[in-house]
Amino acid sequence: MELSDLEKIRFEKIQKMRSAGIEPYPTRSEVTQTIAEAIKAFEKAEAAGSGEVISTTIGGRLRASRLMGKLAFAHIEDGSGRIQLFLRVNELGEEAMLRFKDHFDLGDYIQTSGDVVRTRTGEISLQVRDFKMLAKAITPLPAAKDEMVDGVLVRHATLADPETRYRQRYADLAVNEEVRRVFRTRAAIVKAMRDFLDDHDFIEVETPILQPIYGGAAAKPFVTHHNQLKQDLYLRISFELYLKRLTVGGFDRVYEIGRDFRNEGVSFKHNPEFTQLEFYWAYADYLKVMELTEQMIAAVCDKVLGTRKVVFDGKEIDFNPPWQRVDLRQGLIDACGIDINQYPTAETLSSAMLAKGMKFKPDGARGKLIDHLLGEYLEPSFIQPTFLYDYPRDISPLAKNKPGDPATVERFEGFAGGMELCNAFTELNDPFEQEERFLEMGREYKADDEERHPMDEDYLRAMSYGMPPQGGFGMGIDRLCMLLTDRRTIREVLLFPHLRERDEE
RNA sequence: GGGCGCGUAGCUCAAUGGUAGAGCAGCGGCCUUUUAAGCCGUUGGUUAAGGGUUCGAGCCCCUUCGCGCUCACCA
Repeated sequence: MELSDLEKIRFEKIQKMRSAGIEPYPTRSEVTQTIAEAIKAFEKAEAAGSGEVISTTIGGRLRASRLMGKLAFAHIEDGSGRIQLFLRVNELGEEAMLRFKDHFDLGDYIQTSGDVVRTRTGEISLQVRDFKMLAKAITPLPAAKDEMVDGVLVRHATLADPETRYRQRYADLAVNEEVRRVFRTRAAIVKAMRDFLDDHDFIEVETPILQPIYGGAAAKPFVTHHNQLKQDLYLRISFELYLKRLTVGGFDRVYEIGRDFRNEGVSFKHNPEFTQLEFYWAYADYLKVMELTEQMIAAVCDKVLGTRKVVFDGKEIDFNPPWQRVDLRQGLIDACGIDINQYPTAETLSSAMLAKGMKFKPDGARGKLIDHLLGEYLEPSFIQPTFLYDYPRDISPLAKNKPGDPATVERFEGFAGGMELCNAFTELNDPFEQEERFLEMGREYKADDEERHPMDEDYLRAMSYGMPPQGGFGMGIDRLCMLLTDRRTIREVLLFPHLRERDEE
């Protein structure tokens, strides 16, 4: 480990401590309470007016210190909060005061015992009787100074460079309280979603991440290899085909929350791996799924934020049901003047688009053109929660036809904040039709199009045993977290977002 | 992948082509209820890396690396 000048000074302190018989990384701590518990106990005793003395041993990271000779103030912080330490030489003795000054640096984990008191300025503090190093920090935290003033966090300079923040998330979290808050909120969102689905009699399952045939979405997969089996495997791009196999097995309501992997471009809303929720609900259809979606998001908002109105990117988004509903065909007519029903082939549609002067990549698949249109003309305008419904059949090989309309399937996507949030449909459960759809994909997509949905014989076999009619649903959890924590890039809601590898010598 | 921008001390940031600086952190000193960041002093640099132009480059040019924004891509 190469040490900087600042780190060498701290390393010398370690040697100084060891030669004084003090272990800088002791095996055990004697902490009995969190900081929040100690403060709460004190406030309770104070309110009761009993004069009860609250003695405690707490631990935490040293975040600020102001040494003033015979008197010192410091702040320590643990996962529950932060408290001021108050040290006086006539309480501790000269030797201990000197030890505190000589051994401790900002960032060190320490434990300290004493009575909780209020100082003359009214701040709840621990009057320190004893202290001990728990873990010496060698590298200084990338925050110059950080303290509580009148209950408000004052930051004089802190880690702000996004690259360092993402590459060294541990330092970012250690120093930036609001970053910790984002990830606590994220955890609460996932828990609220689980609670909602559990309460609605869904059971949570886990399906393979390593798959011999990928599917369930249109995306390029990552490929890996099993050495002993001499078999190439794909990292899943969705859970769909496995979850629907489970409905064949009789699990009428299943869901999975987990990681998907897509070998595509990264952007403010795309990471190579991302967290997805999918559920499948037998005897339901896409209309019922829309309603459940509205209820679920509202329930998550209630539980996590206490409000259904959130501010994202300066705009208020209201998640109160019902969401706005827009028919895809009509939406496109209104937004760009193209009626997709008048252009049944990729050729006719693309010439209509060219006639409008639109710029796009020509493609053999009509569905991809429509997808381009909705991404360009509809998605950015859906700030308020919106269901866009009734999609073209050829980009939805797993969705069931709309009765009486062979070119359209019962599918919707949910949008909010100008982003796609979820995707759902009435699931196709006719094995012959499903086989035909797979074959269609093979014909209409170019052979080298990696997003072409591959044929999955085992999935067809499962379906041939009888698959209940059902509604299915998938949602990007990361994007929901962006919306509910007002973060404009997915990297801010991923603990360790993917960054390009860097030579660090 | 294309375009634009950025990269200076541990952190946050300055510096017309002309001596690389400030605040905080660090180090030293003063100080028994501080909190305006207590007061005073002081150390610290391969200016992302490499090359070029120039008497002289943090600054201009080229290459590379990384990050950001944006376009393309993206169910």
